[in-house]
Amino acid sequence: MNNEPALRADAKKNRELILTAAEDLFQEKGAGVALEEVAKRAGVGIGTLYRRFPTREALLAATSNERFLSLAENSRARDPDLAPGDAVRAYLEDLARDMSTYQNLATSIGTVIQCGTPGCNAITAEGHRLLQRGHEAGAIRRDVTYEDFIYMVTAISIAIENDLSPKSRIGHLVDLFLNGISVKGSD
Amino acid sequence: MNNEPALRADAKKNRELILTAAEDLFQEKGAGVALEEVAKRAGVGIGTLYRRFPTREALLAATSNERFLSLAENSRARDPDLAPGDAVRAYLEDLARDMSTYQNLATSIGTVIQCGTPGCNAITAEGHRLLQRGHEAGAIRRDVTYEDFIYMVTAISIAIENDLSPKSRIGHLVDLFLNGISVKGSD
DNA sequence: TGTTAAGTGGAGCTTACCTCCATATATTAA
DNA sequence: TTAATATATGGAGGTAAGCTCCACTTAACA
Repeated sequence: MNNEPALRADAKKNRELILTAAEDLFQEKGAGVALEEVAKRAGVGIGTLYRRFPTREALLAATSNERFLSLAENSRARDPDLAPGDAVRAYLEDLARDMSTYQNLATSIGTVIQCGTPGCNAITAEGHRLLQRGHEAGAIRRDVTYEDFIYMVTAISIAIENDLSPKSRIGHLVDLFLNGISVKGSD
Repeated sequence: MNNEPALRADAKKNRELILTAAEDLFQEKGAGVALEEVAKRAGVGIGTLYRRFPTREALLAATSNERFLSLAENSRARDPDLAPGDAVRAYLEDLARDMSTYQNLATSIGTVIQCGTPGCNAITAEGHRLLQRGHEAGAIRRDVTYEDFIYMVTAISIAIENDLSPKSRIGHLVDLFLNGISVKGSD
């Protein structure tokens, strides 16, 4: 499962320094912050940063790892108390809210979430599980895919980022996705 | 309405050269192509390009002007034949399809469409008109806004760009937006 | 304590954006 | 036709960011 040879002590420490600096700067300046600035804040050379995180997405995924793990965990925990459709709603709202943690993250979500970190894998698996449960319960349309979930979260995050819609409207946007913009029974 | 002083003959010619080059290169290499390359292809200096089109979005809007005008035109033309909801569906599909004309256009749509060119104004006005008609006819939920349309088109375009979904699924995605992912009557 | 595989940092190359201004040209009035 | 001038031009050059490469350093281990 984990093929990587263990990191040397100094490398491990630097990895943590980079992650901490990245979290702070993503918060402060958004997901597009200059990676050289991250390296500087962490007190390491830019080469070290690239050695550990070959792409910006890898760094984003790493800084999101714990958050994704607990999102997935929370979703599983509340599952028995919710109807399948409501479980999907809660999952999408959580994910959309989380994606608004950093500015300018939205368009990379699709890439980030495929990075293969434990957190990414957990959140993806949970999404597939909820979707299947929704299908089986007859609550979610059969032609809806997991990718559709990702589009939706992307769309919402972009809306929030561009301040077209305030963060408080996440619920509204998720609701549109669940129920459509049409008035029910009108067509 | 048009405050701009008329362009000098040479400037007008260069503007056309730039537009033609930009259209070709946006097609070939996507909306993110280096503007210096556009200038080179047009046979003008980079300064000339910036003088005429201060931002990439302005250039994108200009190259899309005719397409937007005819989109709006077509929408108005078919309107009497369609139910309000179907008119919205056709509009969104057309717009999403058009946004897939150039790669990497998706995230700028919101900005591009506010550029104030005749095409942008026409497409925006038509969207508002369709939305209002949908509201009045009771076909579209009252809490749906024009911005929601833009999110949707953005999300679909991003999905297409990232090849998460083939171009042929535009109809499916628009349908999700109209009708929701839920099975009707399930909640 | 010597060997060596792993790790480091930052100089430096690249690419793209955008501004500025000395120079050139179309336009207009005389 | 020509002089005056507002408009337009192009590209050098400053800025910013990405990413690679490699001479040097250091942790790990026998």
